[in-house]
Parts: sequence; structure tokens; C-alpha cells
Amino acid sequence: MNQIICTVDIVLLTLHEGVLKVALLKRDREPFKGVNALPGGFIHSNEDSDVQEAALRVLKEKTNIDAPYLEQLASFSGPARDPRGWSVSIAHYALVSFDVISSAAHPDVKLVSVDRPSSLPFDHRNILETAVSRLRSKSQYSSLPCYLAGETFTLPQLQRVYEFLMGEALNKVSFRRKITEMDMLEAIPGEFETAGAHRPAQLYRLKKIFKQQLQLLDRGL
Amino acid sequence: MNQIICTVDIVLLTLHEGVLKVALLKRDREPFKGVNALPGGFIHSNEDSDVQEAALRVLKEKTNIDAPYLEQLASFSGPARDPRGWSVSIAHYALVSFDVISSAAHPDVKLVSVDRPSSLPFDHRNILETAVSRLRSKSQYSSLPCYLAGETFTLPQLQRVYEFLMGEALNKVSFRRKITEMDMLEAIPGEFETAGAHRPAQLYRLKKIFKQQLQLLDRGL
DNA sequence: ATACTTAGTTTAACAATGCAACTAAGTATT
DNA sequence: AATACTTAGTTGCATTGTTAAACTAAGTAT
Repeated sequence: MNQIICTVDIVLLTLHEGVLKVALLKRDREPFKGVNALPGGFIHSNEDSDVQEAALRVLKEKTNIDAPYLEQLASFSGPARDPRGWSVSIAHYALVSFDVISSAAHPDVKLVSVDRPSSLPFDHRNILETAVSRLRSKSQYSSLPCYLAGETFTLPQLQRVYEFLMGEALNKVSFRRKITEMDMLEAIPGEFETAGAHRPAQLYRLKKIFKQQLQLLDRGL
Repeated sequence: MNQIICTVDIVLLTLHEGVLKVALLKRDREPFKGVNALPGGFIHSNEDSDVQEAALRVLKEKTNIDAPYLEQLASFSGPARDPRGWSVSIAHYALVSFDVISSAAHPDVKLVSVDRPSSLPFDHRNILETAVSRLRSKSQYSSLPCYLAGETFTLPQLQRVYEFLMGEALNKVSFRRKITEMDMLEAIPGEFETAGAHRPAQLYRLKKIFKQQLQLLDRGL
């Protein structure tokens, strides 16, 4: 059997200052030592129970972040993507609110806009684009964007998240109808967000059942 | 670095006699020698240019089939799924019409209904269920089912394929409107399917552009 | 010639969506 | 303290999309 390098990479995405950003980490070893790259690492067959656990472990070790939502993205493979040899990277993507990243406060983690294509090592540009495209596509008909909105949020806040990801303005009434239809949120009794000289907005959170399980719509937003 | 076993498995699906069937192959070596399993094999780093090519090669070698549509499904991994040790299988699924399988005429290929859960080795039951569920889910809003319908087909035939996969009767007018909207088929001039004592149906084929590229709908069927 | 069957289209009822205008509830201004 | 202003959240209606039923089309069987 031929030797194959087996790794995981994580595309950690967050919304900050109205743009979608990815967490990059300065590589601490060769190849590409010192270059900013997606957090990644080898699968450890002695401690990981599967690749998803490997991804969660790598993310925790390298960025000190426990991702509330992490999903397998795809495999990226070939003889040339890693200078060390024929490799498979099983890429994952994770969504967090900005405060999860800032409270983890890891000094080497850098947030970079996904649209400003700084040069990335390996095929990380390709992995990143696949992740962003998957996120945008799933935003059309699922509860996925909620994981970017944080623990609690108002409906107008959530609508702005959806609108950003889908790249278009959404009708307020339709949006709220669809969110109600998904039946994944619960109002936090008595909690409102006061954000200026106007009526405060009700705060919501994801129902427990939907913490790791996406809710899907039949007919999109 | 720890040694990890790196393989591909292929879920080859087809429609035959009104049921969805998966191609199984009698294993020619240990582990599970002689047992029916999904076609699979090691990635060959000296000849495969990526895992997709590995999957196409394995499928061709083991079943003599060139899959017109093959897509990555997901990775399945862990210390226990393969008795030889910690392993990753990058599973793919492929869709073919029944005549592709019968014309390949491989003696060891067995077609089995996906609903009759004959016992499968490794975690192949899980892989199979994931593939079927992905197929059913993508059938809701994409051109994927066309690959099960063969090279040429009539609209009523295609509708029956969609209905089978979606598990519900579809409205004829709506179905045809959505198919037109997808704009992925071309009528074959002058070719009709005469299937009994009634009006013949126009034959269609997938436009060349959509031979490997799915067409998606905004709002499902 | 007439009946029968399935292909494919038209019509009209019905359901989903989206806009505009409304009420609600706070802060800022006079 | 009354009024203006802003954003939250709802209501009603016009518009658009979806579907069932009925129709026409084109073949074979009787």
C-alpha cells in the first residue's frame, strides 16, 4: 500500500463588522512555516474517534475554540496539494459568532475577509471558496446562518445575517413567516434588545434540539 | 505520524423494476472475503490524481462500469470500521441507468434493493443510507434524477423517476413547468417513444453542458 | 368507425409571497 | 409633557406561483 498523508483542515467562519471572515493561523512548522493558513493538522489514530473529532481537537488545540457548529465539507486530495506528498485533507467548516473568537483570545488567530484573497498555501484558497459557497447555498433554505448570529439575537439581526449571506434584501414579513415555519427559535421571556431611540426587539435563541441539527425548509426563504 | 488506512467506496445506484438498487460485489480478499459489499479499494498514490479519480478507477476495475455521474458523498472514519485498523473511507455515489450495468455484464456484480437491508460489512450500511438519503434530498431541487433515467427518456418516464425518489405523486403541469425552467433537456427531433395503444411521447436527452453539472432550482419541485 | 389509453395543454381555483400602510414602544427634542 | 423620530412587529390586499380538473392530441385495439 502506498503512503498517503491524512489531514483535517477547518474553515472557521464568522461575521464581523458586516463582513464574512475566516480565521487564519500562522503555521508553526514546515511546509509554509510562518505563512497564514487554515487551521489544520494530522489525524491522530491513537486519540481521535473519527475525522470530525480530529477536526474539533485540532481547532481546540490551535485556536482554543470549541465550535458549536462544525460539519464535514469535502475531501481535497492529490499528489501536488502538499509538498510532502500525495495527501488527503478532509475539510470541515465551522460557524461561530465573533465573540466566541474574541473570548478565546488566541494571539495567533487572524480574521481575514473571505473576499480579499490573500495568498493561501496548499489548496486552501479552493477549500475556503468551497466552504463559503456551501454556506451561501445552505443559507437559502436552512437554519445554518443562526450559528453565525450567536447565542441570542433579535429577528432583525438574524434577518441582516441572512441578507448578507444571500446577497439580497429580504421581505420582512416573508422572512418572519419562514422563521416561524422552521419553528427553531424560542423567545427569551422578558428579554429585549434596546439599540437606540426606538422600540426594543425581542431576543430569541435556538431551541436546544437544533443546536447541532439543521432545520430545513421545503421552499427556501 | 500514525498510520491511517485510506480507501474509497462507491455506492452505485440504479433503478430497476421500479425499485432503487445498489450494486454489491463479492469481496475477493480479507477482511470479509466472499461477503457482498460496496465496491471499494485503496487509493493508489502512484496512479490516482485525486480521490475522485481513485473512485472512478476502482469502479471501472471492479465492475467494468464507466459512471456518467459520480460525486463525493462524505468521509467515514474511525478505529473500528475496518478490522485492519484506523481507517478513512471517502465514499462516493454514482448514478447509472440499468442498461449501463447490464451491458457492463460483470458476473460478480449483484443488484440489491436498498430497502432490503441485507447485512453489509464495515459501515457500508451507514454509507449506503447516507447515499440514498443524499439522493432523495437532492432530488427535491436538482436535475440529479436524470442520471438514473438513462441517455434518452420521455417526460412521463422522468416524472416517474422523480416521483419514486421523492416518494410522492407530482402534479404533471408543475413538473413540466419546473423541468422547462431548469432548461437542461433537449427534445430529440422526430423521436418518440411508442409504449402502447396511445399517443407516443417525445424523447428527450440531457443537454451536453449538464452531463456532469447539476442544474438547481430556486424553489424545489 | 368507435372505444380506449396515455401525452400534452388550457383554464380557473387556490395558496404563497411581497408591498404598503399600519400600530407599538422606546429615546430625543422642544 | 407633548411632539417628533426611529425601528419593531402586524395587518390587509395585490400579485405571483401552484395545482386540480377538464380538455385536445395521437396512437392502438376492437
